[in-house]
Amino acid sequence: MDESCILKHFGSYAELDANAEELLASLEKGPRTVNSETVICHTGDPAKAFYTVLSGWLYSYQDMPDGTRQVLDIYVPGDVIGLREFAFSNRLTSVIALTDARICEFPKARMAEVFNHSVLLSSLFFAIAAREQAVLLERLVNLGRRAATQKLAHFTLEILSRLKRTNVFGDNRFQMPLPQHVLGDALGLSSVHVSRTFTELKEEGLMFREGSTIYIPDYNRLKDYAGFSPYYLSETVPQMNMEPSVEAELA
Amino acid sequence: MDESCILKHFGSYAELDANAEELLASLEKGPRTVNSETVICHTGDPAKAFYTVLSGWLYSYQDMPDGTRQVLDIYVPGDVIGLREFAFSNRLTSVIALTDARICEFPKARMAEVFNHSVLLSSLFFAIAAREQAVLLERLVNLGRRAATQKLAHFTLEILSRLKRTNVFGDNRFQMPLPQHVLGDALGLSSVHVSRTFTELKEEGLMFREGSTIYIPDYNRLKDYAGFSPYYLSETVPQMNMEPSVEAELA
DNA sequence: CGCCAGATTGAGATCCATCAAGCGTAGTGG
DNA sequence: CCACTACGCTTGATGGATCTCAATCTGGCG
Repeated sequence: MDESCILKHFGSYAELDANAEELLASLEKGPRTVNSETVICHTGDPAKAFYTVLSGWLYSYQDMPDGTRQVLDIYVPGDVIGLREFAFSNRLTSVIALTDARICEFPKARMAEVFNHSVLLSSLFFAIAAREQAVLLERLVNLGRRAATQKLAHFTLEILSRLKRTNVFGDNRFQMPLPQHVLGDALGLSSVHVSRTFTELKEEGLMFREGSTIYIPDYNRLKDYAGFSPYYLSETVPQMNMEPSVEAELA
Repeated sequence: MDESCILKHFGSYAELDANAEELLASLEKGPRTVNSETVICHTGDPAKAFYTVLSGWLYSYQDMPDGTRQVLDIYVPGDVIGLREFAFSNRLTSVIALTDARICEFPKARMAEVFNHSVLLSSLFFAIAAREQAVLLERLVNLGRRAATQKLAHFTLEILSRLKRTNVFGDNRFQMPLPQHVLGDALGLSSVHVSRTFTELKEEGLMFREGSTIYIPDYNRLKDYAGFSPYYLSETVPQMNMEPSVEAELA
């Protein structure tokens, strides 16, 4: 908690220079605390700012006319909320805090600074947007073409991989504070079926849950079962020529 | 076909300056023709380049271990293929031509030029990545929380909206050259059920299909039925301060 | 202690998958 | 010009996965 999560997160993609670090650090000024269950923003609200997550869990979702919802993203410390709304003047999704959390707001307009001052950070933001796309892609596969047990297993492994980006886990035991109705809304299942699916995974010895702690006795077995391949989470930023000399290349 | 599709596409987000137009035009040099059914790239291949689509339809997909597949993206003229692989050294998905198509390859490394030379284009590329995310989000909702008829209706309306970005349609009749097994793989349905779903929509008078041409008698009725709201496709790029003067703002 | 939200369990209904057969059309070769 | 084939679409019958409704259980908290 001492070191900035966003620095850790961005730093896990590429070596940061002083300029980039300073810019990034300035995006984490003035954190505010939000309580569990607080709605940070609603679909349709003006989208003037992004948020960085310092601590806690949040998620974004969309309400359906028939009262159901789809959970779209889970946010953990180090994540940036709302990058996709860069191109929109209003929120595409609602965001709610799952646990008590500390978040930091920075205005969209500051992206101009990023594009103007740091090619490295431009690349990094672009890379993070690309990574987010890869995650959505994998979730699309999950929703479209996997059975309930595999959906739940795959989702859990994805969360674990993302937590590992900023945390280290000695064993394959970790906290996943998502109630089952939220899991259901994320996986396109009813909360009832999420419960049944958990017991099925337990009976298969693949994955165990006690409250919000998850235990995975044999990581590789679960990985194979779920068809999980962490490649889509393990990208790096391509080495690009950042020198002014590239100006010459422009015909 | 005379004017460049990518210029039209990017121009539909924001006014392009001469610098940006020149850079963009240079991304459409040396088009090559690919035949229907040609696989452009495979999951796992080195991802060195993006592609712009000049004409024709393509789609990306991912094969599952059990032989099924998930279709992830449909590409139409003006689209950029592979932006999300900016942050990956290998392809996340395979891409195949649905019809004969003309595409143009440009190396990933040229993104450095974009970031170095045009804040406007940086924003635009970022905005397009954001738009792609919004599309994926909506598709997630589609797969997770809609019934088959709504899935198909929503998907069709999305395609229509995207075609409208570079084309104009007098009536609500257009070509959608996707065979039903591809639609099934896109919507998480079996091709058999896609067929049944088409006849159900026909019986409801919501949407008609003859071969690959789609006819929508009452656009608004179908829109309401599908829960389609085109906002997520109608974004613009935020007005950002592009002047060097923002340098002063950096604390 | 009582309450409440979340989790579990059971029974029945629904949606969609699978398998299998038949149909239409486009292409191919005799 | 006419088989013949191949492929995609349609239609029917059956089964399975998941939903819904409802009752019960559990654990935390006032």
